Amino acid sequence: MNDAKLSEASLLTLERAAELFGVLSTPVRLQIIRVLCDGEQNVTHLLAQIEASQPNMSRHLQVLYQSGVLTRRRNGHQVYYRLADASQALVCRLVCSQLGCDGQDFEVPV
Amino acid sequence: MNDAKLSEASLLTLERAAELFGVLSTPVRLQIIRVLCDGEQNVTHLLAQIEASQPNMSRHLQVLYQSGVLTRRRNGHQVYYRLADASQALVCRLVCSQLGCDGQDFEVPV
DNA sequence: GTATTATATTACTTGATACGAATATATGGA
DNA sequence: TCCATATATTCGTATCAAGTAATATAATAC
Repeated sequence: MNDAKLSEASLLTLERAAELFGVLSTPVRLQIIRVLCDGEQNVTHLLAQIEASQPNMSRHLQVLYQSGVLTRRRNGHQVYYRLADASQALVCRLVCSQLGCDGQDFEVPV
Repeated sequence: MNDAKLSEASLLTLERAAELFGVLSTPVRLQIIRVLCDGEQNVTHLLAQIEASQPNMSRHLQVLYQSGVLTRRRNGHQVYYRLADASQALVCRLVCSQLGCDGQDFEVPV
């Protein structure tokens, strides 16, 4: 029987994966990702679409930004957020389809 | 501009997705899933391969079982756990490949 | 400069959870 | 029945994260 433990490198990968899953583990952040699948949006627009207070939204955006899921740019007063790449949306879509979701969510237009 | 909020059904799906992501958000549980990709194992075997105390392992297994990720069966003294289906492993593999993992982890034999 | 709008940060509270230690339960054997 | 093994549960603690309220910062217009 193979009782060898995981290598350091693989363990590190799992830790990073666990961290990413943690980032994706709140409904508000999944909603943010879903909205941003349609393209970049500023914070005000996100607040109009998602039930969250402004400070709370800002905090969630920080988490998503710092974990590399989102990028951002400032344009005058507004800050626009967008998906760093389509991979996280892919993960979300995969999970939602497994959960019997209608498939409309997390579609990233080409 | 479309400021319609998410439907009740979609929100529920996102909540369940967030819950699942939460289940996948600890390294120990990802290790368990990785080991079980090779087939069902009893708790002793999991303890031999994964750095965790026995009560802690038991607790993680409970979380995975109650969330539907794992099933289990008792055989004498031992309890054997296995992946309920390959979908969670698929999600893990997808994330790990995005993180530059070597691709060996989370491979479910056919 | 001041005012206004948009976003971020801080301080605080609260709820969830991971962990260790100790204990309990369940199964099978002598 | 008593014992040993395998697994589960309970309890206490410490940490962490999400939320709110209040405040701060940044950018632009006047």
